Amino acid sequence: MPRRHEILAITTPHVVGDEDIGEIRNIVGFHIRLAHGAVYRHFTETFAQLDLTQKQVSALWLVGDHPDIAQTGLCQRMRMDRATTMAIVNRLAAKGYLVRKKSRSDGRKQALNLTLRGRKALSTAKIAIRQHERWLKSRFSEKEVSKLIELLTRIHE
Amino acid sequence: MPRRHEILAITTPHVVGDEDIGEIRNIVGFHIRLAHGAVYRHFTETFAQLDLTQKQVSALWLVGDHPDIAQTGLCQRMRMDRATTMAIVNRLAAKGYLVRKKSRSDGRKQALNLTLRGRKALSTAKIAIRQHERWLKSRFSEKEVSKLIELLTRIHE
DNA sequence: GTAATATTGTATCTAACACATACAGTCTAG
DNA sequence: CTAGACTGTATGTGTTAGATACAATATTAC
Repeated sequence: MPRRHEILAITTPHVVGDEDIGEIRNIVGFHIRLAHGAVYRHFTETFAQLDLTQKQVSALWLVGDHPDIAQTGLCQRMRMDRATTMAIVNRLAAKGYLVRKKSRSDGRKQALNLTLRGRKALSTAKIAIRQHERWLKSRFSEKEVSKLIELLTRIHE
Repeated sequence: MPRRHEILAITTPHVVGDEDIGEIRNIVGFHIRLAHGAVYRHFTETFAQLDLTQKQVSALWLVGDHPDIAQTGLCQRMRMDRATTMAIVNRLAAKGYLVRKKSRSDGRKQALNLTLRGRKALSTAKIAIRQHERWLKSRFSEKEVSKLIELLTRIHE
């Protein structure tokens, strides 16, 4: 850690440094939180007029990619519990973006599918996502992007 | 899981792997969200008995590092707005972990400081944080940890 | 085949954020 | 001194995350 020297010098509590975060700077979890927050904020701006949240877009996208997916399928892919997933599916259904129909192969499951409106919303959302991603990736080289994804993947499996 | 076959057949027509997320896999933002979620969940487990959230620990920590810090100081460092910051400070104050006192240098500001209980809670929290960080860092080499922090920092500035 | 167990979706409830807005007290430029 | 900026506060909305309980359906054990 060659930068420890620098960190020590900068983070000394009694120094004037205005936005210094001190010791906490070395905590990976803290950086993930901050990065997530920054991405979240930019996302929200980008999607303000589309009236969609991150989770909603993710769910919409996954349903688009996987017709007849069950809610548990969304759970697993988005790493959420069933109750949370249902809340999101409910919102998307309320917007008229997707419909539930009973799965014929398994009576317990609901097969999710996009409506026409949902498909249109997804197309629009994907354009906005690409813009959002451009903003996000603009600070990295392609190699760094791959590296970042790889490292993050190791965290979420 | 013999059902895996069925799920595959139904929900992932052209791709192998039960939990495949399809096209969305290349979206950096999605990975940040998932990683953040995984970290959040592990954090919550680790801190269950301490009854502290990520934000609360971060705030506690920052106040510990920066005696007499104002709420706007926390805002800037944690990248939150004033209302959200106040909610968190309120919770910490309600727990008796910190106190507000009027700043003498600027009558608008509240100088935040830890109480004895707050200091104790912070010490305990730091131990838990170290454990949490060990879990998080266990999948990376030291070099990778630095790299990850560096990349994430570029996102949140 | 039936009984026990597991899975899936649903409904409620609580808590924590994030942000918007409005307001009052305080500081600072001009 | 006045106008505008800054700081904290209060209030309200929407989203997410999880806990728990329940009914319907599937699966497994016997």
